[in-house]
Amino acid sequence: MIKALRGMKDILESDESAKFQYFVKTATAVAERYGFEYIETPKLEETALFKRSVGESSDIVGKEMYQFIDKGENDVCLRPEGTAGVVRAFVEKKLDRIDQTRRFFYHGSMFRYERPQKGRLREFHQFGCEVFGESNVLEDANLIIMLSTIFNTLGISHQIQINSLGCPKCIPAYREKLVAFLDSKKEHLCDDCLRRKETNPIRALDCKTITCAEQYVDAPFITDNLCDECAADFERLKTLLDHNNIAYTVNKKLVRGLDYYTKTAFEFVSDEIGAQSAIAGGGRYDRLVEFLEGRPTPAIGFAIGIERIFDLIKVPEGSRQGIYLGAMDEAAIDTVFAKAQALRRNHTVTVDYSARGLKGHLKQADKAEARICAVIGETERLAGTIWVKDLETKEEQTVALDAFQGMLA
RNA sequence: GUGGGUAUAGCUCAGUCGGUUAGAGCACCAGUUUGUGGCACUGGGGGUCGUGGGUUCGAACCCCAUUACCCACCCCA
Repeated sequence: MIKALRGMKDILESDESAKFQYFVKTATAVAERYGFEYIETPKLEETALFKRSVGESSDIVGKEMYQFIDKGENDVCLRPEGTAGVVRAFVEKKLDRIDQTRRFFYHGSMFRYERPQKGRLREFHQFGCEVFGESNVLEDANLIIMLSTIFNTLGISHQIQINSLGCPKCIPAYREKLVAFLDSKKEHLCDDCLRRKETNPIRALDCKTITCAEQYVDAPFITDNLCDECAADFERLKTLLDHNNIAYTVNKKLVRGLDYYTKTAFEFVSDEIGAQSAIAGGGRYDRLVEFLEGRPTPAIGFAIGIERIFDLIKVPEGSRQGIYLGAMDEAAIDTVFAKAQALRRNHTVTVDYSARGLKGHLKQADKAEARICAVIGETERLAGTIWVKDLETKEEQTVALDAFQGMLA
């Protein structure tokens, strides 16, 4: 038997596909109310796009990409995240030359070649939003509030963590300061932290090794080393969230995994879903558009990991709906089939193609969760009528076939 | 890439000390009711015990290998 590849999942049955659609529908509705427009970008992109945006130093680019040479000898890979492609599209369409704020949302597959575990797959799905051309920190607050609204609408409890990662004016100096600090402690640090010192030093501060954590109590934090503008924006963001009743905590150790983030960084976490607790993450990336050869354009975005919240989604109970049509003898099947096509102009209709007893049809209709079970037996066929039963109210009646559609309205 | 766990019916799982025909619940099908669903009762179908080798008179059970899945680390949504 051929099975799905490791880390790839089918979404069907057990309400899984219903959950997926319910989530996308809900998130889309909220995003549209905030003025976001749908964007669809390719799942396959030139490898260079991700090397330049996500960053060579990240694990994602370093070892998790589905990368290959295609038949035209292009170096390509399946997208490991969504932002890079949207930015590429934004620049390619030359939207960076128009002085206008643009807001996009998307959802779709992302691919990372990782060892699967709870909440982590090789093909997973994200719902993401990206805003271009707005540097005002009000937009940072706006996005966090919108994201919170999406989760609240879905009834998903969450905690919000925020941090500021600084900008090109303050990050280099802070980074030097931190590396110097780590160097001074290097005899006491674990191998992972020594590696992080080189690749992404801020991440070391979040090390779970007790001996490392002890070393970091008096470590310099980015939040205390921001330039005036970044510090002011961060203060304003906190005030805005307070004024809009958004509960959050400042996590000075919060780093985003991708190199392109600047200033505001945030993460939504859940304590109900296992070790991979981040259900959404995002932040500002004011430099990325110019990294990808666009005109300098401030930008901010986030992505929700759909599989991460799958267990938390509760689809509202649906009631019986739709019509089930069946025939009790072969002679009536064609009539039923044709009737179904007509009814489908404004009804959901399923047709059973085999002749069976009334009981059989009722059972089928019940399993299909149809509201109406309508059957043509010999009596009805000869009389030009159809027997109709409402499976919820249990009312039944026999009507002229021609009058059937009218009585449904 | 590293570590741990698991693998028996469509699903969730029992299976004793290695011993005869491998079980249960749910699901499915049929009957109780020859034109009335859900509920109930009765009956039924369904298994390469992940795969390959080994030990043994005898293996679902013990040993080795292998694959897959799960969980965790790393990292990330």
